[in-house]
Parts: sequence; C-alpha cells; structure tokens
Amino acid sequence: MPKTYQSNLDRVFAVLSDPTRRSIISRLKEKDYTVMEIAGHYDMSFQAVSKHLTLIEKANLLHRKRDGKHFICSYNAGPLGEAITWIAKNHAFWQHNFDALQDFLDTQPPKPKK
Amino acid sequence: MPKTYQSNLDRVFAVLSDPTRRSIISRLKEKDYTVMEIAGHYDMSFQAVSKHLTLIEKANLLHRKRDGKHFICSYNAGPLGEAITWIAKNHAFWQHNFDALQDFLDTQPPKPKK
DNA sequence: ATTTTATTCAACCTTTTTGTTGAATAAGCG
DNA sequence: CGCTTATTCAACAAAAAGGTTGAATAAAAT
Repeated sequence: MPKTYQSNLDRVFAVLSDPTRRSIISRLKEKDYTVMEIAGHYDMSFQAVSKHLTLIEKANLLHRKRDGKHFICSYNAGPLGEAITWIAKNHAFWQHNFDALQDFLDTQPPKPKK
Repeated sequence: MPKTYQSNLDRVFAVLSDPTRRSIISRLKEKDYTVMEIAGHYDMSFQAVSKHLTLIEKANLLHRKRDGKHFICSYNAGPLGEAITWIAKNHAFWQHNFDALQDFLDTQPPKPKK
C-alpha cells in the first residue's frame, strides 16, 4: 500500500523549488521549445533536463507533444493559479489586495489601449 | 567544496511543497503558537514537527523566540512576497494584472471603510 | 536499408529529505 | 535541590531527488 499521494499543489511548489526548473519555465513561457533546445542551455546531461521536464509535466505545467523526430514542449501556466492563490491567502498584504484586485477586475472595463 | 548554495526563493518554495508545512503556516498566520501546541495537531513526533519548523525558519518565514520554558513561533510572511512575484511574472494573467494591481494601489487612495 | 538524430527508459550512485528514537539542556515547580 | 516540562540535538534508517551513463526506440536523412 503505497501511501504516495501527492496533491498537484505539492508538485507545483516542488517544481518551483528548483532554480533549473524555474529557469526552464521562464524560457517556455516565451515560446515553445524542443527538448534539445532547452537542454542546450544547461550544464547537465540532456537526460537530466528531460527528467526536470517530466517533473514539470507531472505538475501539469507543460505538455510534450511529438512532432516527427522532436518533442515540442509547451507551457501551461494554469496550475500556477492555485499556487498564487494559496500564497495570497497566507500573506496579509496580498490576502487583502487580492480581494481588491478581484473587485478591480470585476468593475473596471478592460482598457482597450495601454 | 560544498557547492551547497540555495537561494531563499528555493527554500521558500521547498517549504511550500509540503502539506504539513503549509498547514503549519496557515495556523501560524492566525496567531503565535508554542512548538508543542503546533505539534499537537500532527500525527508525527514533536521532533519531526520541530524539524519542519526549522525549515520554515530557515526560509525566514518564522521566528522562534524562547519564552521561559516555551519557544514561541511567530510568522513572518515577508518572503512570500518574492514567491508571489516570481509566480505572477510567469503567469500571463497575473503578469498582466499584477501591473494593474500596482497601478490600482498607487492611484487609489486607501478606502477608510469597507 | 543503414545511419544519424532526438529522445525516452532503465540501472545505478550519491545526497538530501523526512521520519524515528534516545540523550542533552534549560526553565519552572514542589 | 531533584523532578517535570518543553524543546533542541544527535544518530540512524528509509525513501526521494537529482545526476550519470548506456541501451532502446522511432523518425529522418543518406
């Protein structure tokens, strides 16, 4: 009976606790990359980078899709929502202003231009 | 040569990746507790809980101060600021609205009443 | 069809994490 | 002072994390 239950929030924060993974996410946020392209930026084997990608993927922060010879990695920021919400709820300033932001977003019509 | 450099952001996210520690933080956010009071809520030895407290402390999220026989734990939410900022910058929605919130906070005079 | 490229999978090793139990310490109490 | 309480410290063990290298796989290029 493996009691190995881990929530997705656990996985998301675990992903973020490693600087290599945070760096990968920052990169992926800009555009899609193949595994090799990402690996090229880090001073470790591409298999090690691939393992990091697997962890990021298990936290649902990325999706790898085969494209011929390559695998394309694309970022899914969604699960960061849970994370930011948890933190906001446990930080007085943000707890307070999170509500303010909600109200703000609800009441302000979206500005059409900067 | 121990290459053991870990940033505080690494430590903060590592703290948050464990549900017991998140639970401790949520508790501590409400009020101060002694180590024993906290430990009473978890199904593990008080030494194990004390270790969790040490990790939270090393991330500067809490401060333990001796008060006679007890140690009083008090919460310091400060380092969550860095964490929320990192996440916001890597989440399109928040990245966008983080700026909006900043502007909002800068321009809105603080409401004196709800 | 063979070779090359891009990548995962698997085995392995080392270090870190998370928990346990027992001993040490320091303050408060009878 | 000697006992109890609250807590850290230390030693240990099991499990997870993070990296390495080598083999397998599947598509593309020759």
